Amino acid sequence: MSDSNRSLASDENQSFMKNQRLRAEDIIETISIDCLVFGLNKGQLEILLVQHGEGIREGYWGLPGGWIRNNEDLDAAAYRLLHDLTGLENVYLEQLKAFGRADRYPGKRVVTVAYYALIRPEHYHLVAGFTASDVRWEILSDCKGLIYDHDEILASGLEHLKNQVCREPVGFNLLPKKFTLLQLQEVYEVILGVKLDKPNFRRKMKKTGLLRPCHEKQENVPHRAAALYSFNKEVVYKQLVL
Amino acid sequence: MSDSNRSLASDENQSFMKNQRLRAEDIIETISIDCLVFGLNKGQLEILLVQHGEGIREGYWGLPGGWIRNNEDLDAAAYRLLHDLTGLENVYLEQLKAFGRADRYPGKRVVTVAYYALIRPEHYHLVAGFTASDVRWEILSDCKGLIYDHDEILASGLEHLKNQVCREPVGFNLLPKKFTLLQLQEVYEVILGVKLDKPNFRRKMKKTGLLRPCHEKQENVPHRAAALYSFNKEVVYKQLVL
DNA sequence: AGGCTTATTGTAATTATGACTACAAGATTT
DNA sequence: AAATCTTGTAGTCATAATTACAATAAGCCT
Repeated sequence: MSDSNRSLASDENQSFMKNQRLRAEDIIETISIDCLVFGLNKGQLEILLVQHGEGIREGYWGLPGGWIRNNEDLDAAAYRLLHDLTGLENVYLEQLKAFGRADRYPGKRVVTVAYYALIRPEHYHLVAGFTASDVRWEILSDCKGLIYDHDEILASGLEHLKNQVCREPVGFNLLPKKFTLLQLQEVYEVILGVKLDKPNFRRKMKKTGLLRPCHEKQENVPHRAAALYSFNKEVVYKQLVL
Repeated sequence: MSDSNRSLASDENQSFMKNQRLRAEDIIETISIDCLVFGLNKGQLEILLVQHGEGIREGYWGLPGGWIRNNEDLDAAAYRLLHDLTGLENVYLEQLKAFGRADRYPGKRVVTVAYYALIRPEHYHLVAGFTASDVRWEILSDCKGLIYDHDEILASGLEHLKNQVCREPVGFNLLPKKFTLLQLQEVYEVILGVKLDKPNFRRKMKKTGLLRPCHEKQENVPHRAAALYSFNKEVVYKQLVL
């Protein structure tokens, strides 16, 4: 972005780019990634936030994100950054969308590509690293005043999540390997923000074939123990009308 | 991308960026836009393509696209480029997703943000302009061998369209203001690639409230004239199961 | 034992769906 | 003018899905 004949795309520029490209660690600082990671804790949706340890937003909280590398696929950059900033590994990330208001980043033009994931917080150990000085889970309703346009990314991701939960079995990511039908129902309720009828929910879920009975029951609960199920990935998901 | 201390984000660099930012016409050449425009002609889906009049892909056909400007919102860039390349105006564009494989563009790192639209071809006059030497509609099934990763963008957009058509009333964009129920059914059939039952389709559509009767009939048709309807934008769209 | 909580099954009215049939309204052909 | 062709539109009906409940089961707790 720095030489003045940029828009000419001259031959020298072209060949310069090619050489530049060989340096794997090079960074463009024009395209960034931000990761919106949803977790479920005590029946509430939470978002994974990091505190910036350097740069123009030092000390402020926002979504984990950073610059893509020159020779790195967009998806790969998302995985790398999420891991380096928060310690999270083996998380399934999906692209949400690109955010590119001209004034979204102060002082220069940056387009960010947002990714999102649903995970179970207790399965992961958070480790702040790279440019992040701290990491924490924040209850969704308290996630306000994030840096840049991260509030907007969050709103967009939540919208997307609500749409997706009825079309793909993403809710299962927020649950333990073995779960009860009520736990599953609560996931749907908290994402969609509605109350569902228990008998009917159970019946619909069973029909999808997504549930594989564990032939086990809850233990140490002060009431009748519920049957445990696990998620059957094999089945093709049919649209779910709740 | 050209100075070697890029990744340091030095102060000089920062302030340089700020000055740079004031030049509205400046271009980054790192982020591009590509527009996937669907049209319907004689019951077939078509895609709007342009022939590159300059650059490394001169003479080849691909989706209309180009560089975003430094001070331009992503959405605005999409509208500008579509207009400048093809002459299309007043088209509703929606972001599809970002495509960012490291090797998707030869010689340098370019991430593209794809937008898509559904329009009625006969409503628009095509004018090749800017970097495009030609524009044309191409039947969907013949859209192969496009430049860069445009085949991939097309496949992704088609997938998205199929999902969207049952959740939002996008099919109406492909029809005239006043249309018959059979025309509407044909839109759904061609997008989804299935045959639908006429009486049942009509019944379901009427229940959505999306149809506003015009109290008019077709004219000059060699058979019983069908009632004409227009699209009622006011109604909240309820999921459509076809 | 009786009460509490949650799990699980059952039922009945209503509505939606899918595959058809039948009829209507024009235009065209005989 | 009648027959016929094409498409539009309405109706039927068996089946399945949805909803809103009621009822029962299985445990823990006091």
